[in-house]
Amino acid sequence: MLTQPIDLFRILGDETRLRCLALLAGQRELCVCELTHVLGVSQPKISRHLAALRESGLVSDRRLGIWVYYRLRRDLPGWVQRILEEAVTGTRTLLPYQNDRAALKGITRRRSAVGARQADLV
Amino acid sequence: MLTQPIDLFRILGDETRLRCLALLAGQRELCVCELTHVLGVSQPKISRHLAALRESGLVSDRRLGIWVYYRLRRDLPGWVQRILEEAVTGTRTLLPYQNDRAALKGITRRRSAVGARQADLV
DNA sequence: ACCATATATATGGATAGGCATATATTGTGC
DNA sequence: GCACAATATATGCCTATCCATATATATGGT
Repeated sequence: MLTQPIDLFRILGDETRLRCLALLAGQRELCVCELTHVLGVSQPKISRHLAALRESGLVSDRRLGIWVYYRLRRDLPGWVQRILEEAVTGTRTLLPYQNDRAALKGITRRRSAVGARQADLV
Repeated sequence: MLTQPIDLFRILGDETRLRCLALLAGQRELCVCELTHVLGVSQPKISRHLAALRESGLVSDRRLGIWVYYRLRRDLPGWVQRILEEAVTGTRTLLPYQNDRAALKGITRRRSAVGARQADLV
């Protein structure tokens, strides 16, 4: 659990995790395979980092059929929310974050055309 | 130099550095031996972390006689300042940061009685 | 010479990542 | 309904690498 600033900084100090968070901040939720494709990294790697984010309390997950969707928790302490916001806006214009957002657009567009109904069932 | 959020997070993800920054945020400047005594860690350890902070651009140093004084830079990017502020306020009530501030009070009181004039020469 | 500070080197510990594998869910053919 | 395959995700195990720390040494100022 995230109780101390230093725990948050250690979590944010990994580029893969930061890329995941930056994407999640702009979406309701994303499943593991979407993050895997968009970031172009191996599935176990993503899974590991998502597990770390979940254990830190920054994200929550829910299973929907075959997929496990992760989303940013909205009930985070104020100071965590503010630091996350600074982090996300700070990465907007940088690589690889900018490319990630572009890559995600292609995928979500496809998803909304194909499987929007299942994904939106909460 | 600090250009990316992730660089800042990696710097802040060490407790010794965070303790130094938390103390420096409440003072004009502190020398290496003061930080060494207050934090109760070895001098080479402090020196290394201060060097890391200097190289990241978060602090500046100046030599004054035998002592090297470090201070928080005031010309940091806005997002860096805001994250630092959240970090410092977030540590106020926590250990070991709270004890550090108490320990510093004893030392600075002594310094102001003994060598205030040299220390205040800028 | 002495003190404060920095740096070089070695080492232990944490951590990220790859690979293989395990688990879970769904779908398919019988 | 059941065995089986396919897909998505998680996890053990191993290795390499980074990083913090300790020890020893060097530098620089008085």
